[in-house]
Amino acid sequence: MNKVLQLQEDIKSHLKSIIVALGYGDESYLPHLEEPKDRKNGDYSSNCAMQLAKIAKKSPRLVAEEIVNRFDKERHYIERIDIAGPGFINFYLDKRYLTLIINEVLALKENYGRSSTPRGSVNVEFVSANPTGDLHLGHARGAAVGDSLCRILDFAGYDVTREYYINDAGNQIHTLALSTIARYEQQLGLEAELPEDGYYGDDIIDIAKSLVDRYGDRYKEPSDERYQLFREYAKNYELEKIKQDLKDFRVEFDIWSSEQNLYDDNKVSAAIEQLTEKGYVYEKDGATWFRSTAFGDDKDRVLRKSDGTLTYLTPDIAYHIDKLSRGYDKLINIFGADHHGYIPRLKAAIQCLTGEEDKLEVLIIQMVRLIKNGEEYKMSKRSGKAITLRELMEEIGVDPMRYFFVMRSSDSQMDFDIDLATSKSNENPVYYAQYA
RNA sequence: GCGCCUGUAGCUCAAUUGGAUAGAGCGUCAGAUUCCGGUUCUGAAGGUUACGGGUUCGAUUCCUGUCAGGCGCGCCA
Repeated sequence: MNKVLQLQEDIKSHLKSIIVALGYGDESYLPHLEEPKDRKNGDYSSNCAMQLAKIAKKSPRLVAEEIVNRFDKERHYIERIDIAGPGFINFYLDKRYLTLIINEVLALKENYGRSSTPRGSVNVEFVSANPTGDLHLGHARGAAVGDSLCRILDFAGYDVTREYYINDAGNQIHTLALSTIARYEQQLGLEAELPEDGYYGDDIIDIAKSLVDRYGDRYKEPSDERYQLFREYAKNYELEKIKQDLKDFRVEFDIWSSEQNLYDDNKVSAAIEQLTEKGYVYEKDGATWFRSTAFGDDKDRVLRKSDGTLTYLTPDIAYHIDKLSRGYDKLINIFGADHHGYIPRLKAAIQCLTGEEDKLEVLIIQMVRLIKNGEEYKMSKRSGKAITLRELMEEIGVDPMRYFFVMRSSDSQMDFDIDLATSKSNENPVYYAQYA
């Protein structure tokens, strides 16, 4: 513990012993000490006299006086104590105390304030965008907030693991594969149409071109081999871009977890078995259900659809079991607000399996709208229209972007005005921050 | 209809997690500076903290009702 915190603790425990001696509180009483925003109200201030006035049956100022009279100033580097306003007790520190603090800061340098007491391990999962295209604005906010949270947790003494969950087994990757195949055929001059819900971005054309460079027209005919090869190729191509983008955004993950690996290691079916053993799985209408309502969810959730395939939830439960099995004290997930409805079923599964309610904490980050030319710029998968994290980084810079995302509470939605952010005017907070 | 988030100066946001006179930037207005109605500097105005009720020594902060906005409410992911 550093000297400042030590002193605060000393003052608090001294206050407490005085209060106990006066008979206004017992050992469980915790006096509150704060730093007034206006320095003329002291370096530290306590409201305990006002809290205790009722018990003491005396006016707050009288109680304050009794406390102050018994306070040992010398031992706590206090120059002067005032009683102010309705009964605040204001402490003014001795100037000599400053030199002690300055020496400590100089000795510890950038580690001043870092907690040395271990607080356990925490796994923070964030971004986790599907490897089907470039990262955009929403991901950027998640990345900035997630990484900042990790840095703070680390500084506070937690053993932090940053993790990214790669959805490389689901429908979206399938669509990516089909889109890639269509673009490949088009590159060969064949008639081909992208799937209705396909990916229309230019990046898929790039992938197709590099496939042509590599294989020529060897895969112009449909085949299972072609599907598997293209799927894997496209996924890796997108994933590598994401990794590079995040790295350039100065977000480095410790673990990249693959959904596909969970299937390959039979962990997904094991998850269903575990829930079944607990007695919370049943069959209905040809599907397999998880009784999540038993743990606070508003409806039960399907694990295996009547067509035999699994929902998104099922491998995700397996993924969380996997994370838990690695021994973290706490799991933190960072989700976009559009997925907040998903939280109760996930927490239900974890509570069902571990019996613990707060093992998983989910931080919701509200939406960010992109404003261009004074109006909302809607991203669209269909047209491939999107402004990417990479473009923004190149135009605005990493530091201003991260600052912009972190300065606003993640509970409130925000607009990102790209014209404003790139303008060199007084109205641009980013421009201001850079020259501050 | 139900659930989560939000509502503070004209605009974008703070407010030490329940404290003392609710603060900044931009904008506006007034002065100063000046080859400019630009730039820079100084100052001022601007608030029933969406609205009503409650909790207490004290509420922007906690509880509750109403209103407004965003997001979600699939055998999608």
